Amino acid sequence: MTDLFAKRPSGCPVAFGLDTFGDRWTLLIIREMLLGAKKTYGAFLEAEEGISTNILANRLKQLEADGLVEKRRDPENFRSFLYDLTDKGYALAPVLFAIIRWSGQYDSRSDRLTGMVERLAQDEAGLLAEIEARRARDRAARA
Amino acid sequence: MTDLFAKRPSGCPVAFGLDTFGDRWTLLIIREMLLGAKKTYGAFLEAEEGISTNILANRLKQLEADGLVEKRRDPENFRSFLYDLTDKGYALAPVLFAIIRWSGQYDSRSDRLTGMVERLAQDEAGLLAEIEARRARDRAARA
DNA sequence: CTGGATCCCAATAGATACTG
DNA sequence: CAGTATCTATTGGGATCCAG
Repeated sequence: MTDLFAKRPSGCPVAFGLDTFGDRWTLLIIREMLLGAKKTYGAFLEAEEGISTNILANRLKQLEADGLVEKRRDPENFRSFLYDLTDKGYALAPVLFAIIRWSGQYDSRSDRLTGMVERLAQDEAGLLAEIEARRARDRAARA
Repeated sequence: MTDLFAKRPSGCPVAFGLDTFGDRWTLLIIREMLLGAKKTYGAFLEAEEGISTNILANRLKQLEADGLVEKRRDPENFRSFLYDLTDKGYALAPVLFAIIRWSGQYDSRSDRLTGMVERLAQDEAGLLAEIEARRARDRAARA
């Protein structure tokens, strides 16, 4: 197995963040969980713009190892698993928001296609409340 | 030449951001420019925790292509170049801040080693003013 | 069957040596 | 100083395989 995400001994908080989610796919998975309320391997496969199965498996494992995600059996379907964001994972919401705002300023296509830019501009409080409610529910489900 | 950062036709603002700076090095270069006020190839080589020369060259080229950075001759040293952030580059400050805050919450080492976490917590306004002053100066220098 | 992970191989990123 | 060349390691796509 590759030593993906070997930690640099940097001490810089930017580098620490990048060591955790600084690749092309990890934040897209977090996006699906945090903004899209997706929870299953299959849902991630559909949603991510063409992520490969090996990459998805690898990143989910890494996210678990880093404590951003917890895996548990689906109580409604014992053959399936659920991946929940932990508090540490939900704490990335401001990072996603900052990226979305930046893209909203500089990408002319993306706001029409997703609505997330407007949503964030017009009703950040509502969006945060919605996310916070899910976070509390996930936390209860994991306990 | 590699087709690094080939754009995904995603339409998602998160994906758009990641297409621009979603790798292990780009944001570290931006960090040096934005928070460290570094401007030269040599300064980046020293500051980045061991970035390779080809990677640095590649990323600087890509940043120029994406309009986050502009390259010009150093007026004080005609054999050297200066790399300035554009407004689009400076607009990534909130992304860096969000990452730093997250790391401040979850990395026990990084705040002692850089002081940036405390700086951000205690004097964000001062930090922003400092960055804004540099942005204005860079903009004048490029014009 | 179907969700989840692995294998194989082509494509990319990266480290080091070297150059205009 | 600011890169390119070369060579190795890692990443990622797609098929395959395994467990229930």
